[in-house]
Amino acid sequence: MDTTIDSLKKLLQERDLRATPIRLEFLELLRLNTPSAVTLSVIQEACHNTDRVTLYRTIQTFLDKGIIHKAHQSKEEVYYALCNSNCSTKAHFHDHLHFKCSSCSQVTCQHLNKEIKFLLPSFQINKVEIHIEGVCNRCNTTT
Amino acid sequence: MDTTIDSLKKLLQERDLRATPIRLEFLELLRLNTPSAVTLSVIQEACHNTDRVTLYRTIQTFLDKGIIHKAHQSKEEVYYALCNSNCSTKAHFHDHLHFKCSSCSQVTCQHLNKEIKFLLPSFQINKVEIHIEGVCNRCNTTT
DNA sequence: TTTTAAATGCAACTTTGTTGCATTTATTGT
DNA sequence: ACAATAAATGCAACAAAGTTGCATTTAAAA
Repeated sequence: MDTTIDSLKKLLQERDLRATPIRLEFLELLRLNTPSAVTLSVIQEACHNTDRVTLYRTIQTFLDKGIIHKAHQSKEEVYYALCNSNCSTKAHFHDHLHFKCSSCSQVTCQHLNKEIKFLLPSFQINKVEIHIEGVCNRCNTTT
Repeated sequence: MDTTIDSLKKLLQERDLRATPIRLEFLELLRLNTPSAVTLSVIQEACHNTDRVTLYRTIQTFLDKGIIHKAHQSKEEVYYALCNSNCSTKAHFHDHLHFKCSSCSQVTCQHLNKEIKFLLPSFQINKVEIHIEGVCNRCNTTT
């Protein structure tokens, strides 16, 4: 039987990273919040037993290895979320969209299912990141 | 005759801001770089006679008054650019797009002339900011 | 179980941004 | 053109955020 922890361990080991308790706790936090992204301060609070420096290094390692990605929603805090399986040690592939709900204030990663490249005909587009604020579908229908 | 400096002075005075040399130098720098956005470090280098604190306060004032806007291209540096005339002391109106060229590494503000709201049918969209990386039209045609 | 390279924790440091207050200066009214 | 004054600036001290070096601990491989 393949538990959640096992799959996270596998995720790490596939990238030559050791499956330490801190890393597993970190990834489990992000996984539980999917598809929402998590702020650094929430991560720090959840991992308050862990040294600040270790968290910074863990984040940097995970960014480098294509396990998580960063979202700067508007001007304020930095958010982190798990990457999809397209990302690897080599490179990140994110043509996606971060939506911040004005009502529940969650930042969620939305799949970008329509082409956006027509927007700039004479440009060669390699990477797209979109930040949107508004009211998310859940808040929109329940209020 | 209405010089550039005069129009910048007018821009400031319309918003109850004094037309000081520092502010005029700052705005002239951004104006010269239009439609590219300018990094904080470039601003600091260009205004190296000016106190750090004054620059931070100048930026904050201009953001508040709708004179400039901030762009976080990807993960790294903060960029600033002049707002269009839609923005005011009351609010910013930017449904636009920041494009970072992989070749010349300039970040330019591009007008968002097509609707993007169809991308998320069940969401209410209030604010859109898009970050794109690729090769800009100038580099694309000259190489 | 032993070995070892990776991961972590701690202390010190750097970088970046902020606050309070004294000084200077752009603007207004005379 | 000059004086008055509120805004803008500069300086010093501080606070927050992130980094580096190194000693200790630990996951994974032999």
